Amino acid sequence: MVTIRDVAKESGFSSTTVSIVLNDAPLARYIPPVTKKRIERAAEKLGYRPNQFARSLRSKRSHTVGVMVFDMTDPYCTLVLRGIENTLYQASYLPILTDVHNERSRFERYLEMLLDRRIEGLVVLANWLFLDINLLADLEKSSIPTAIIGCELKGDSMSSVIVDNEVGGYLALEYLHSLGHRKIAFIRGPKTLGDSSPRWRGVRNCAKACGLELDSRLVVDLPESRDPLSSFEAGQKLTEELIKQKRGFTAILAFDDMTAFGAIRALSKAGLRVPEHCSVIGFDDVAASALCTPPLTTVRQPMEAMGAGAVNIVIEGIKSVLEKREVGANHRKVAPELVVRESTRSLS
Amino acid sequence: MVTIRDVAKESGFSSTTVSIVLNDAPLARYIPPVTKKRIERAAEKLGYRPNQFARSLRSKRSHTVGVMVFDMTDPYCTLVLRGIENTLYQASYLPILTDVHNERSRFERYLEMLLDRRIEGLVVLANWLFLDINLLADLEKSSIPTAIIGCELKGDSMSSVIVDNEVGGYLALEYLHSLGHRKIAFIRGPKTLGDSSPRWRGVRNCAKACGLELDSRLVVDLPESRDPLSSFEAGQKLTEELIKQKRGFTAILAFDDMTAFGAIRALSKAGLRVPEHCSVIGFDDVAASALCTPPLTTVRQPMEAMGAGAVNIVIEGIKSVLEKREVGANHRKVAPELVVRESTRSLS
DNA sequence: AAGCACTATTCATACGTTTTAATAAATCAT
DNA sequence: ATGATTTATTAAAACGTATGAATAGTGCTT
Repeated sequence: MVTIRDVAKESGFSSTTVSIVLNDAPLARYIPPVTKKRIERAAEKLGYRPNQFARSLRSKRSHTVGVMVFDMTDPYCTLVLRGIENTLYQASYLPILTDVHNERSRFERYLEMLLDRRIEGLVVLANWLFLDINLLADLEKSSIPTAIIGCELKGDSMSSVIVDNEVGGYLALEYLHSLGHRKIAFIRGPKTLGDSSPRWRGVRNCAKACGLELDSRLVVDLPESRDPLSSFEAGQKLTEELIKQKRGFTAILAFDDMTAFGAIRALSKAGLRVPEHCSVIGFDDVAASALCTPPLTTVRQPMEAMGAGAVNIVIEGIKSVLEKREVGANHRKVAPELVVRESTRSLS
Repeated sequence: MVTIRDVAKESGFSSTTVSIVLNDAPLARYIPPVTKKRIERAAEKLGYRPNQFARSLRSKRSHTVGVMVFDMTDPYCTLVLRGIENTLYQASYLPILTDVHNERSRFERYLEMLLDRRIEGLVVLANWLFLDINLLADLEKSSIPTAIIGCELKGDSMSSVIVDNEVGGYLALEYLHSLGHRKIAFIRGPKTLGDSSPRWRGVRNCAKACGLELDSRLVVDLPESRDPLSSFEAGQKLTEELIKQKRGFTAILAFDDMTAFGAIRALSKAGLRVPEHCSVIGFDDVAASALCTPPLTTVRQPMEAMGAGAVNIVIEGIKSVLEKREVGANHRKVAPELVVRESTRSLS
């Protein structure tokens, strides 16, 4: 390995000067161009690459950000991760990716590992989260700029980025209503999931605004489960039961796309076509929603933008720490967007 | 920050002894239990955590592995990444995740960054790869244990893990044939993609074995594109054209699941039901295949196992480097598995 | 009683960088 | 000419760890 001293020797200057030149440190303005040229030439010639370990040891910086996902296999992650990666890349940070598998022990171990690596910031993708909230308290202590995606937070220690679930719920029902649907079945999210209740609140608000009466016998809840794919099966089972009741609903508003896929499966097995016999609307707009047939009408979360937003918050936080300014947490709530495809149809 | 010297002071021993005890170094066997206890107690009390920068600087190890993906948004990645993450976790390595976006400049920049971080190993997920092969030459020079997933390789400098495409192609056609299909349309992969030709070879071998004649007018190719989602649209368009020709095929063998989804969409738009009017089989078994309705019959790549396999190879390589043994590359070809779902049906 | 092996511990150094403080020469104002 | 400032360069220290070589005591052999 070629060190800064080799470059010093080769160029005929001290390693101090080399460091100053190569880093374009403040003192570099006193160094004449000819010297700079020589040093740069020498570095080039030897193929010098600074040792990041030594550099980090000195500067106490890692140029690394931790990314913690609660379950990678949730298709919701893909685009968020893309947004995170891309924004970090622009800022020349590298991500360390950890997948907690929704397990407490894994969370703790990974958190320790990340802190040991002196990550400068942390982005948490808490989409399908069933761990005690006090686990987040562990994070607060770390005093590292942190942004959580998909989990509403108050307080001033950690930032958060979430979609406006209430608006999303409103949009979904509003659309079904505008198509003429009146007997609508609802599959709500698990009670313990943070998204569930605001999303439902949005639905209720819309119902009130439209003068639509909600039939509580057509409202069911997903059970709690650590596996994000479970909402497919649960959606299917709940829909089967709804069908058995023969209440004659003409549309289903599902908690998320996975649930909607399950609902569609159940409808299909019962011989009911989507959207001819029953409309279905989802939430999230995961990749599969555009790929399946019929493609799913859904309420899109701007996932890539949310990932990017979280990273931007964290990077701002890092800057603040460096400049020893104090900066409070940032809580962003981004607007969802209705994506009309072909799993919904107006009641003719 | 509490350093090893603080622990030394607190416990009354030298930092050398502390280091030896806390790392359980060879010399630790000469150190009496009571001393160990005291040191451990002191470390505990002060909440000592070794500084990884200093440690890495000394030991020249990063305990970090680079993971390079060519396009995260490809749903194929998800499970492979899970396999990679999980296996690294078992071995106490952390992954740095980079997404090349199928761009040469990004590849080069990321590779440089990873090398600067002194990653100990590298896993490349080259699933949908349209970069010059000589880009892989850049990798060879790095002399870091490297495993590539999804790209067949010879030679002794880098390891590779791929699915047995030939067997997979064989399985797919064999199954369609066993269902009684004789007029089958084929959507092959892009010519420049490594998977395409062996997969097709498997199909041809099977055809020969079954005495099935392939109608070249029912064989079409996906165009080259950097975007893995493009095969959906291409699959749709090619299928539309096949339908227009009115050759009356009863099944489609698609290059991959994305293509199959596109084909299903086209069939549906033409009023043809799957599997009643036409069977469709895919390849990969991405998550969406089990979620859409009807669920897709496909040839599964054991993606999680492939990710795990690649990591194991890399970790073996790291061990070899540490012990200064020379170890050659490892080329694994794993068996695919037919997954029968409901997008295929026997010709009655 | 000398020599040796083992136990217990420490000193000093090196890893490769960045930065503070210092040196020395050149330029400038008075 | 003198002191002050700017320009150009460097010696030395520090970041926190791990380790080879060194020290010293103990017990054992011959």
